[in-house]
Amino acid sequence: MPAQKAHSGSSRARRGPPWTAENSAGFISPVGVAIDVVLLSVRDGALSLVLVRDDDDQLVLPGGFVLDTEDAEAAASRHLREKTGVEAPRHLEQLKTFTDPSRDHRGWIPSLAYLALVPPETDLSGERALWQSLSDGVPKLGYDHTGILEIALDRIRGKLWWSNIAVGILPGEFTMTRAREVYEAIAGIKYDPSTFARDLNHTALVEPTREHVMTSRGRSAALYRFVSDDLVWGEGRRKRVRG
Amino acid sequence: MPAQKAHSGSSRARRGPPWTAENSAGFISPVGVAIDVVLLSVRDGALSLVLVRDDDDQLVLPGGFVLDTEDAEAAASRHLREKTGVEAPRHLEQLKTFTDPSRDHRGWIPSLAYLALVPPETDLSGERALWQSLSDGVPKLGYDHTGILEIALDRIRGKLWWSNIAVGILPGEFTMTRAREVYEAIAGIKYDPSTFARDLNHTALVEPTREHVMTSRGRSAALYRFVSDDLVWGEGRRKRVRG
DNA sequence: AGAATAGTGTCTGTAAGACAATATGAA
DNA sequence: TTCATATTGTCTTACAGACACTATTCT
Repeated sequence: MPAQKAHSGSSRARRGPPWTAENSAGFISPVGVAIDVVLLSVRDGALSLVLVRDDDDQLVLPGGFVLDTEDAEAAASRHLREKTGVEAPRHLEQLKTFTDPSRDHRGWIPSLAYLALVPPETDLSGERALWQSLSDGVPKLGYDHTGILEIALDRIRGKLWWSNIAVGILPGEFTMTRAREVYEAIAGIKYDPSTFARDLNHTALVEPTREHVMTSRGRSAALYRFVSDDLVWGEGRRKRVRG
Repeated sequence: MPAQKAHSGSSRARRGPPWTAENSAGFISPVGVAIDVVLLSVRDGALSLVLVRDDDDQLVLPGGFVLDTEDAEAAASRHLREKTGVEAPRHLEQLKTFTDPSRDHRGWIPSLAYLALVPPETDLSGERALWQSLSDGVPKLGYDHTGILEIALDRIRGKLWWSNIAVGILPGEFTMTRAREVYEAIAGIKYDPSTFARDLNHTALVEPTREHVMTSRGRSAALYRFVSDDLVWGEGRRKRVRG
C-alpha cells in the first residue's frame, strides 16, 4: 500500500468522483481524517499566521491527512514540518472538529482544527508557505478556513489573561515591554505599560530572572520568564481584550 | 449494505481481530467515527449525569457511531434518543476529539466527546440508562470516559458565569432561588442568596418576567427568564467556582 | 405570633483603568 | 543636558464577598 502522504495536500484540488471507503465489517467508513492548523505568532507587533498556497493558488491553512499510525497531534506537527518547515510548535491545542460529511468534495473526511504557536523569529522553509499579518483584518481563505481562523483568534484571546498561553510566542526570557507588545497584538488593544506590568506580575505566571538588558536607548529593563513552560491556568485577570 | 447502527454500541465489548478499512484510492482509512456524550443536569440539588450499562456491565457514557449521512451533532442527538430516550438536549457542544489509533480495540475509530444539557425533570426511557449523581464524587467509568467527564465538568464550570449555559438546565421561567441551586450544583460551592441575585442580574443575561409564584412557604418569588435561549456570552462575572 | 423564604441595603477589600512622577541609561 | 524607555506610585471606579436588615406569606 502506498504511503498515505501521497494523497494529502497537493491532490486536494483534484475534482472527480468522491472517494469511498468500507470497513471489514461491511460498513461505510470515512475516507480519511484530516487536520488543519492555525499557526500563529506575533511578528513586528502584528498577530500573524502561516498560510500555504494550494494547487488552485488559494491561500489555505497548512494541513493534511492523519495516518493510521499516529494521533492527530502528531499529524499536525508532521504536516507543519513538511509544509512550512516549522520543527515543533511551542504550543498545540485542539480547536474543533468538523464532521459534515459533505464538507470535503473528495469524500467523507472529518477534519480536526488545531491552534499552534511559535516564537516570532520562526522562519519558514517551504516554498509555498508564507507569514500573513492580521493587522489589516482577517484574510479570505479557501474552504472553511476563514471560520477556523476566527475560532482560533477567539480561543487565544479568551485564554490570554487566564493562562500562560503567551509562553508559546514569547522567548524564554523577555522584558515587560516585549511581553506587552505580544499581549497587545493578541488582544487587539493597547495596555498602559505600568498597569500591564502590575497585572501580569499579579497573575503569578511570570517571575523575574534578576537579570537586566539594554534594549536600545533608555533605562535597562528587567527580564522575566514564565514559571511553567506548559500551559497552565492562572488566577485570571478580568482585563479588556479586543475593545 | 446493513445499517451502520448494527455495529454501534452493543457490540462494543466484542473481542476478536480489529476491523480494518480501506478507501477507494487504496489507502488505510478509519473504521468509523464515534461520539460519546456527557449528558448533565441538576437533580435534587446535585449535578447528575446519564450513564448506560454496556454489554460488559460497565458504566459508560451514551454514544455510538456516526453515520455517513449525518454530522456528529446529529449522531449525538440520535444516540441520546435511542439509548436514553432523551428527545433533544437543550444544549449540545463539542468538547474534544480523541484520535489515538489504538484507543479502541475494534480498530481505528476517532471519537468526538460532547457535552449535553437537559432540564432536571427529563426522564429516561432506555432500560440500560440511569441518572448518576455526582454529589459523592466522579464515578469510575469504562474506557477513557472518566477523563471525558472531567473535561465536561471543567467546561461547564468555566462557562457558568461567562455565558448563559445554565439555560440548558433551568426551566424557561425560574426563581432566583431555583437558579441559585443550579449554579451552586454546577460550581460546587454555595453562593450568598442576595449577592447571587445581584450578580446574576448584573450579567444582563436574565430578565424579570414581572410574574410571581408561591414556592412553598414564605414570600412569593419573582420569576426570571434568560434573554436568549441560545448560548451567548455575557459581560462575565469573576465569581468563585469550585472553591 | 412565629417560622420560612424573598429581597434590599451597606460595608469592605481587591481589581483594573488612567495617568502623574521618578529612575536609569544613551546620545 | 536632553531624550527615551523603564518603573513606581496614586487616584478612582467597579466588582464581589459578607452580612445585617426589611418584606411577604404561610401555619
